[in-house]
Amino acid sequence: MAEDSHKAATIYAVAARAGVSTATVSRALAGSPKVAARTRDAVLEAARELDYLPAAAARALAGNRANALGLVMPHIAGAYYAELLVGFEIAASRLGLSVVITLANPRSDSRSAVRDLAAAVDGIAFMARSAAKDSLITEISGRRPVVTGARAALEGTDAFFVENREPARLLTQHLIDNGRTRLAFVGHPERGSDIGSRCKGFHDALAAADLEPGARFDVSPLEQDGFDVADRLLETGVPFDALVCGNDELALAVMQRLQDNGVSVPDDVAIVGWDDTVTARYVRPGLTTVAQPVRRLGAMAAERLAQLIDGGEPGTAPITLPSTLVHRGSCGCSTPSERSTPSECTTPKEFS
Amino acid sequence: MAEDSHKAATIYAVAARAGVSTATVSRALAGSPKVAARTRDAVLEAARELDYLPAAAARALAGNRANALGLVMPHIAGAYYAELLVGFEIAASRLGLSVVITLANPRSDSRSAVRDLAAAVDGIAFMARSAAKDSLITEISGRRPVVTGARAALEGTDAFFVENREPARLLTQHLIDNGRTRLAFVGHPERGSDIGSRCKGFHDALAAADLEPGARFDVSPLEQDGFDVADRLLETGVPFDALVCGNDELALAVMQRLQDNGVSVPDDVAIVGWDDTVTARYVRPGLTTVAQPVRRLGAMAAERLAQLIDGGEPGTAPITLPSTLVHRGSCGCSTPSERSTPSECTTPKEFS
DNA sequence: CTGAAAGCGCTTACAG
DNA sequence: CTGAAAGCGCTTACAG
Repeated sequence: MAEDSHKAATIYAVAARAGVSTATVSRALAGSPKVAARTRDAVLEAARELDYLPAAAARALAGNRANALGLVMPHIAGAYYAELLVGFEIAASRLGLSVVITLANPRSDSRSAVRDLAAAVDGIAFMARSAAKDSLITEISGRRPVVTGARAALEGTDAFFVENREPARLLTQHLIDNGRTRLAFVGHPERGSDIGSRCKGFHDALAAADLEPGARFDVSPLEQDGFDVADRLLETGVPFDALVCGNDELALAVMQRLQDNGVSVPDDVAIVGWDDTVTARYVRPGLTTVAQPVRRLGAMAAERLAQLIDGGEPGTAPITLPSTLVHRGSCGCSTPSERSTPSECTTPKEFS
Repeated sequence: MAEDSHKAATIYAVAARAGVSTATVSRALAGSPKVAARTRDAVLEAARELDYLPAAAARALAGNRANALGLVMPHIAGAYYAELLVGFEIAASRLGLSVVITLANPRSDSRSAVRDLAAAVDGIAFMARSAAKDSLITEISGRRPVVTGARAALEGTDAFFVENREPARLLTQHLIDNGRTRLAFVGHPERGSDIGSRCKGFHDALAAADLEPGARFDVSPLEQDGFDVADRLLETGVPFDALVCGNDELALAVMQRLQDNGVSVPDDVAIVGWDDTVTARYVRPGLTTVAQPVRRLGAMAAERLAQLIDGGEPGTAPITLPSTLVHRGSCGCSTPSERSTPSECTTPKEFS
């Protein structure tokens, strides 16, 4: 109820009211154990009465740390990024850190935006296929602690991944076990990207089964590209009996367009995706896909970043979080069972 | 390539190298027109050579503004909030402002988190059913400019809405026109909330058609609640022929559960939702729903906030953005046409 | 346990 | 057009 003063109270006002120095106020508010209990109470009381709120900028300048984490994500709306953000924010907030977010547009040059971010936070997480190029991340890492998540790792930079290659291999293997022999991968396997790793797993399984390399539709992981792929498929009489898609968005689009044109899923062609989106469990047949611990990925990135800021040594081995196969009808699975864990893999192991 | 110095260059270093005062560096970098072209070039050159990046904290402290916008959203992952964030961030970034986000958990007390946010930014947007109570928003508004979006308006605080009542009335009217007479609303109509307004529109239509008040399932807008409603419905033989749901999440869950139990949509019961989620266009029948300009809502909130920070007068009349009916199969519509604009409404008009 | 004082790195009247 | 200097509101050695 500080209705008497229009200007926000400063530490000086609190000090004056409590009858101590600003140094003592600062210490008391920081919970320093070197402050006498009585003094602390007096300070807290004064602060409360004045509705005191320490200016973040002054605190950051004097303390040489912003108590803020930067998060760089692509310019894309969607549940995946929302999950990532939620995980990141909750973890940061638990650590008493605020999060400053900057969205990087794959097209536009994000350099100045990311540099500005670096000037305002203590460390930055570059998550998913964000627009930031390797060179930019490297540049920034010379200035602030940096971590990356779900994108190609960088030398000397802590990296987090979600398991891709092995689940993709298992998923593909599963299709083969179900009798599929003409498989294709749908998606652009960018080097080091999640989809790139999934494509590798796809090929691993084909190789192990002595099947031909398998076709590939080199498209962006977007709905429209999925429709396009389906159209191309329809023109050629759908020469495949299984489609491993880079993500659910593609898989869903392909599947719908195919079904709308009389192709039966999974009888004529099995289709699997990746991400376990909401839609995957509402379509018919349900889309077999892979669930990723995206929220946890965000949380771990934030936590690691905080450690680095506190002086932790960078360059830890990359950490890979386990993904989970979710069997539903679209793979032609004889025994559709929800959520079977494909592997126990948790750390280093594999991630390229 | 400032490999010579490990510490980041300060404005003093730039001033020294350019042979000018720090005042001139500051002005030159700010693009002040009062700096001679030659001087400016020299400063820019020096800054570039030293890879100078102004410390945000110092700038904020000296300039008395953080150049940052705060965004408070619920603790919920999902496309809706991702869209909101994207709109907000893009607008802020265009204005040269960074965005600090804090997620408020409906349960936990968000007061201290929001206060901390207020200490770090120039203004705050409280969006959607965020955990922040009216009292907290009011408290903060005494300290910083504040706007709200998609939540109950507050006296004296600029508010933004997405059109709810009128589209809900039209949607309900549409069901009635198609011969439905036993309608129910699914969702908890919290006062001032979006769903609350939708419920009003629902009743408007019933009243206009001289139909009975209509039943209501007072549940949270979550998938599980949708399943529960469906189960209750099934127990009583589904005594309705049309269900107007508070959002797609509910509508989708209800519809799926009903279909899984042999109820035909829309023959036995028509179902409509709200949000135009991805899933709505992938299920069969397609879910008739309402598309909201969520991204634009976020952008407008950011822009208005920036105006207020620059001294704009608060208390403008609430602004309501138009929503769009998206007719698909679930409403039993005889002529399923995508995206017909229900009304031209753009401003004040109606929003409670 | 506490205070005086320096300093964090900028911006901005105020003079010139 | 430019500079000297004060000041933004904190924190933190350094003394005591």
